[in-house]
Amino acid sequence: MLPESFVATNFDVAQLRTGCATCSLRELCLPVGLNDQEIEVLTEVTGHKRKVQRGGYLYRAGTKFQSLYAVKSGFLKTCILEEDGRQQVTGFHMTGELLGLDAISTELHTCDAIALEDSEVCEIPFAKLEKISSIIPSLMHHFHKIMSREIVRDHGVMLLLGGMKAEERLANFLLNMSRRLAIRGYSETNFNLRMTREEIGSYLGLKLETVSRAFSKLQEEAVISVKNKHIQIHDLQRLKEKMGNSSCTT
Amino acid sequence: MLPESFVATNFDVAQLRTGCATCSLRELCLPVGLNDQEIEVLTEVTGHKRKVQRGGYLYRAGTKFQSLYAVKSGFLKTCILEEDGRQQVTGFHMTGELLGLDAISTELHTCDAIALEDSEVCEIPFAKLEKISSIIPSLMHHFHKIMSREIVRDHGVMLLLGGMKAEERLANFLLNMSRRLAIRGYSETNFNLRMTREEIGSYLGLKLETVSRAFSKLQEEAVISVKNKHIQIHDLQRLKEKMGNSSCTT
DNA sequence: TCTTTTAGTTGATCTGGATCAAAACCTGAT
DNA sequence: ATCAGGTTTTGATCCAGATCAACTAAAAGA
Repeated sequence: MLPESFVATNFDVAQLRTGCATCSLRELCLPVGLNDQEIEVLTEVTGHKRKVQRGGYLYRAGTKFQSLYAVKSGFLKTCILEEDGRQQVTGFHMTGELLGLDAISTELHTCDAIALEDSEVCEIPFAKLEKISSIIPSLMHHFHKIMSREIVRDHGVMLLLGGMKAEERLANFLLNMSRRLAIRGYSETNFNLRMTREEIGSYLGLKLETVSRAFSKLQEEAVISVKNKHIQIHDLQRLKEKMGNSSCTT
Repeated sequence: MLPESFVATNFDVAQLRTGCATCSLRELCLPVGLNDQEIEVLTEVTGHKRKVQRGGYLYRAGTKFQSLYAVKSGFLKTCILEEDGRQQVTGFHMTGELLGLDAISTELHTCDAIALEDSEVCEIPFAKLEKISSIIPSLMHHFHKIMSREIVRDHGVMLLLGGMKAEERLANFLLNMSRRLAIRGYSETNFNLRMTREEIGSYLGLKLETVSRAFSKLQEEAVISVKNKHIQIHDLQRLKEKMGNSSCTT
């Protein structure tokens, strides 16, 4: 256990060291502000790195929850599979995002996490995270923000699924990808999708044919170019207008 | 601040006192296990009770986030209103449920919370909750579970909105109400809805006419009786079969 | 390399739910 | 009680997206 002096001070995030043990911390996307000593403590929380190859499971629905996972590199989807075999994608996850939050409630994973390309994650044993959270209030607070952000994100999807039409949904989806890639330093107008039309459809509540048609329509209108999985956005503004409303987040 | 001895002990929840200051704690649905001293501490967290009359706002989208609210009695909805005026209901909330979790991320409320009948809530200043959480690990852990449960619930709705058809959605909705009422000691087959067809529709991603027709259909099939807002479920089993799949939670 | 498999596009048709419209019903206010 | 508002039901029509089907293109294996 730690002296009280550890609790709550604010330093610059740039002080985060770059070694591997702390890599997951940045992925935990901690613009929290911690000093070196605190980082020392946090380092404890970091479990092993784990590689998951394309098509592999990071975890499966129904298995015991032990850890959250911060995506270090790669791209994953989470999906729930229903009795009848059909599966619904609940999210796509890229570098820096945290997986497994849904499992805290029951201590069982409620969905499958599957890598859509070779990926690397940092395991964050949840019990450790909680222990350290109670020592470093800013970490705890930040963790609460992350969970809350997930709720807000889900509400955005609910809005999309509840009210929008196919083209709006796709515009939303593309702009969401674009923004998240931009944040990570990639082009916001030029990127490769990692998922199939079917997976996009599953996420957006559409059939793959409808997704395909919506792509084609946007291309005819010269808003985007689609070449298989490669997307080029020609007119971000117009794409945004197509999105209509809706607060698409994360 | 508190002596370390406070941290993590397990007592029986029956020890929770029944005074008003602690009322919100049970609403926070804390099957956590706390001793009297700990309850003393927790009492601190409880803010004022607040009454919201039918049609009134508990909070509005865009306003500053300060507190969570535990529903003490009554019934509320949360909804996001889009630019174009149309609003989407993101949830219905009854006794014991916690509102405002979405606001932690941005420190602004992302939706409106409106009472559908005269209601009473306990205000839980979030900063205080966090402070005490770091002293009482079991409280922190339970709070994490509550947030996680909200995420799971939202995934359930996404599943519903993404793939199910009108009748399945309504069956889901009714069974969800039924279960939540049963938990609170009310009849699971005989209850009054507090919301309009339009609000149900908004929540389920359907138009009010479709909701009405789905009600009528279930009634024709003698699965339920509908008399205005009063619902009687005649055949729970058959209703469950109609629901198909989907993990309807909370 | 060629072959098989999987993913994506595009067309034709069908249908569940949206939309439009009207009537019946409740609720609350005067 | 009566009236005005909102809510619900039900019918008729329409259309966005599902479904079915055929074909093309790109990976993955041999």
